[in-house]
Amino acid sequence: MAGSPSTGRYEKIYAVIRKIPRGKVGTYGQVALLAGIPGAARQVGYALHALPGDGDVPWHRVINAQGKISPRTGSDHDVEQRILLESEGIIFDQRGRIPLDTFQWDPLRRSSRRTPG
DNA sequence: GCAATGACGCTCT
DNA sequence: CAGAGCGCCATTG
Repeated sequence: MAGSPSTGRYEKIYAVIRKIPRGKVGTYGQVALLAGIPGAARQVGYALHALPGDGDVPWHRVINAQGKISPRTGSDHDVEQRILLESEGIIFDQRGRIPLDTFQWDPLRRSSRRTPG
């Protein structure tokens, strides 16, 4: 627990992202909320920035609330993300946006398992 | 402890 | 729906 040197609160963020099912996408705010730090959507993005390419965290499933890929600085990984998402079965709008109404991850549904009631 | 940075979110037009 | 501006919070130096 508190013995995480570099990661810090990021561990909680990574844990939430890893829970995102394939074919779905989550927003920074959503991840931050589930991570226990609502309002700190920026830190979620910052945490992903520190993610290694060998990590088991599906960072490509994390996008902004606008359903678009953020134009991060000094990297072309933004293109890679779109390719990965399309590979997951997610489609993009003509403007490069994703219909969150259909692809946004819903932690309550967990896997479209029956109706929550 | 203070100041600066950052893969964002929300509201208004 | 799309575009622009301000605010929020956590991490780092």
